[in-house]
Amino acid sequence: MAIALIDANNFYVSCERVFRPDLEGRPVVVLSNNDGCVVARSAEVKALGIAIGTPWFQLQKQAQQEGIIAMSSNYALYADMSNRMMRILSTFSPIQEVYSIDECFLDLRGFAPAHLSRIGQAARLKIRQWLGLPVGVGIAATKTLAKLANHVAKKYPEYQGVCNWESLNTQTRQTLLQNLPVSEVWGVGRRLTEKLASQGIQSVWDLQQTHPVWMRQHFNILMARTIRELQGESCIALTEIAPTKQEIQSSRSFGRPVTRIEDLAEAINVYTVRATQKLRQQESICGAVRIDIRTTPFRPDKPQYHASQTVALAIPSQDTRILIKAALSGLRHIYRPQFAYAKAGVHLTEIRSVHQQQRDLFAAEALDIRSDQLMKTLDAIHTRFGHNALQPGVAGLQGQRDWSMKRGNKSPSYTTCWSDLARARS
DNA sequence: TCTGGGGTCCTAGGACCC
DNA sequence: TCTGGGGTCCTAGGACCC
Repeated sequence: MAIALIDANNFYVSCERVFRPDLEGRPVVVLSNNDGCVVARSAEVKALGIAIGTPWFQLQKQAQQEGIIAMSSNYALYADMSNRMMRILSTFSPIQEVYSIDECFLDLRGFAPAHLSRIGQAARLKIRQWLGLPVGVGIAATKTLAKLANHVAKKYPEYQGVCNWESLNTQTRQTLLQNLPVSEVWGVGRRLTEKLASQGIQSVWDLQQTHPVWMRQHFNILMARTIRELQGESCIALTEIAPTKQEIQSSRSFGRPVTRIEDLAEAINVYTVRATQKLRQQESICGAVRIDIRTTPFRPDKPQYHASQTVALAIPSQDTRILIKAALSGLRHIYRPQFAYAKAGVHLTEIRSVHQQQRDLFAAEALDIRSDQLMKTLDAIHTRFGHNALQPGVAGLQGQRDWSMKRGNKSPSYTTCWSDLARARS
């Protein structure tokens, strides 16, 4: 068994640099929606000790002193670069699992062990040459070890971006594991790190030496699985076909606090439109919609309110109009006028395949067909003219939505929009 | 003044049933 | 004196991932 994990270094920052070579070697961050907090950092920024998730406004002064360049996130660009990267990597193995926007697993079973590192180097070089993105490669017998090897490949320059765990000798492995904190392990987050520390488990080595059955009792089944994976026993299979989502959400923080129900209704509309598009894309229907609204948790001195409401549908549906109606009834139920809302969201749940749809005994079949056709037309228009091309009347006009998010420094959509196409500089 | 968004899985506890 | 046991289903909350 040999699994490779390939992922891009500082993916969002690297995407920006492909089209802005002048950003190379300079400290660059990419910000979340609303230019809220740091979601990607260049190596130069990491070296300054700036943590992921730091609110941008707290960094302004330091940014000025250090010359940090901040970009708003440009998801159209990152998604397109991701697709290109995945397509290139898919040529290295018949079995690929796209795990996130910037990383995938490849099944390298069947390749001679002696060739694995070279395959890793070839993949790395190709992504660099064809796309301009730097990537790291980890190869091992299990996914968890491949993730760890990938980390090693990036951390230690002598590996030149590729670490084949299986080719390392016992002593090297032990030294590496002893030097890696347990928090580097896939599946071990902040809370588990604390709990493990209280048991005297600090390094990955410490964790690997524990007994999975004992740990199953004191933690949970996921922990036992992680330990087995660290010990070289593959427990997490590669999933080639992305399973359909069991929950779909669309939520956003507002560009400014919102108090009027009309504005909230506009936002709920827009989010429901987005969520139902995703729902139809995976050929699903949903049985319930939940909406939630909240004030900012970062101002405890102000009145706080957080409420959510689930509205069950009489018949599972994928019709935007039906879902909007349900969502708005939920909103009216939980809305309180005295608060300043910072965020709203729409969640679709009880999702199942459209092919398992239960028909309404009393509804005319013709109505269903018309709904299907309307939704297909809507999706076609959105594909062609962008997802804001058509909105239900209640969603308000885009230019007038003053609650929309802020994106002060977004790069052009170089690869997905004709008018933004990158031009050669003269 | 200003703090992201979208997912998955597991567990505990309550309701309910026989 | 002594008040069962086991199963299923659902939901909320927590932990994790990128």
